[in-house]
Amino acid sequence: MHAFNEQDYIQQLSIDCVIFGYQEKQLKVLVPKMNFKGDFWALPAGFIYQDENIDQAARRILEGRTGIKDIYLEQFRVFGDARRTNIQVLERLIQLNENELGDKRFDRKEFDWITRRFVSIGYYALVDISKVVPQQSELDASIGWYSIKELPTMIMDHNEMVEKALETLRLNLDQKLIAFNLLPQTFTMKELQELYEAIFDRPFARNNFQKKMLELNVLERLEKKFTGAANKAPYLYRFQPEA
Amino acid sequence: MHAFNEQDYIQQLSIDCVIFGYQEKQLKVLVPKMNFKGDFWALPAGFIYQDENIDQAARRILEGRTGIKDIYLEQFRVFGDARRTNIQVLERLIQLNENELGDKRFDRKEFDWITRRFVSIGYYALVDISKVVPQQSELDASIGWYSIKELPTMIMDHNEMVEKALETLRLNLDQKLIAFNLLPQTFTMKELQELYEAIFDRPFARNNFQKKMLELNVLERLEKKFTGAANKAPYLYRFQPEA
DNA sequence: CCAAAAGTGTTGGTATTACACCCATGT
DNA sequence: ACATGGGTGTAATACCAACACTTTTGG
Repeated sequence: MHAFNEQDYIQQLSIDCVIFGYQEKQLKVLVPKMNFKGDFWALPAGFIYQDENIDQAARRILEGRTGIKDIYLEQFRVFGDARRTNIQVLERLIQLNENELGDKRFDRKEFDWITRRFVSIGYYALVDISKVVPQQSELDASIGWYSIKELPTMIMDHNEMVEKALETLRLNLDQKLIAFNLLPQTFTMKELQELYEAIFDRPFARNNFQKKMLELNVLERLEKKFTGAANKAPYLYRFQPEA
Repeated sequence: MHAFNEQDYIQQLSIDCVIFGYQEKQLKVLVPKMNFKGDFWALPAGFIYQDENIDQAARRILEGRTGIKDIYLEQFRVFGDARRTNIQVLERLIQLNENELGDKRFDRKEFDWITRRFVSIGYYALVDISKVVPQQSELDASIGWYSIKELPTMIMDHNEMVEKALETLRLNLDQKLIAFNLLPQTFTMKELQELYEAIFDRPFARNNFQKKMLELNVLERLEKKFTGAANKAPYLYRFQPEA
């Protein structure tokens, strides 16, 4: 982001990323808090270089925030209302940060860029949360995982973006067999079920869920996992398409 | 398109429309032929005004080509490869039209705009083909309906766009009950079935299809349609949600 | 031997498909 | 009366959700 030169990018077009992770039986989203006075959150975002595919741009942005390459990601919708910006929120941001913005020319320029009308392409990503070390950018005050049930109020239409991303995720989950991107390499059937329950926000019947998953013929059963608990040890599974 | 001023639009972002119609048992797409020497086809397209929602822009473009307001339309995907342009095709276009482009400054300017790198938002639309009077723009040599089975080879990735649009249409058809947008107000069950068969490119069982459609509870049965043929007269139906 | 949780099998209902039959229409 | 195509009913099948039972584990 140093030597920020807006000519390098496509104007007025941005990418916003909804990065899903799974931890403690909750579906979470990676959200940075903006480095402005006041409490402003915004989804990880970025712009597209002139010679860059939009998918590449999304990958670059995701890698920058998570530190991982090879992330599962998918475009889910374009957000292009002329007044996507919530004016009240933006005015509050400007008001609270007037002094700082006046002082630093660099920030001012970036601020002008950011407050223009933008059309944004929404991507969602699925990551193994244990592999991610969230990367705080210069524009962030902090960055962290928030449960989809307790998301902060974000700027513009970013909360709506998360909702649409989740809708698309639910529609695609069975179709494209992508849930496994949210889990570590090996997992128990119960963990997989709890992930599904977190995503769909409803319970599944244990036996039928197991049957359904096994009949997909994409799970490889490995050794048992002895937890020390006084019950039958569950098998570990690995995602193995067409094995 | 007169007094074309590129400052009014968002730069490097366009909208391409796949306009579906249905006629003679075939699913068709409205495709203009470009007003250049050589045979170049391109989907109806346009740009987005600075103060215009992208959906509004799509509506404006659609109205311009079809003459109808209130068209069913839906965004289906963004096409953003850096090299969407098929270089060979473009070079052939330039070569064949060198003289004309050199002569007219206006065209030249527009040509430069068009040959920049563009990210394009794909919309598909469903229209009652009998209500459409295709509007030829100044940039068109002609405009017409082409069966999806006999589409001309179009510039850039426009053929791929039609494929993706059709995929999305198939996925959404039952879910969103939108097929009726392709038919006149009243239609027989057979016509509806033939439409489905054209869209999915496969036959449906007559009785089961009828049952499925009637159980949706969105069809209102009207009077019979006497065709003069020596067989039982079919009923006419009208689409009537939650009646 | 018991509690807890995992794994598997069986049943009953529902939706989908295939098959069969009857009805209206004009010649 | 009959050929043609429209409308409806029924049987067979596949699919899915609920229930029951067995197995493994450590105390």
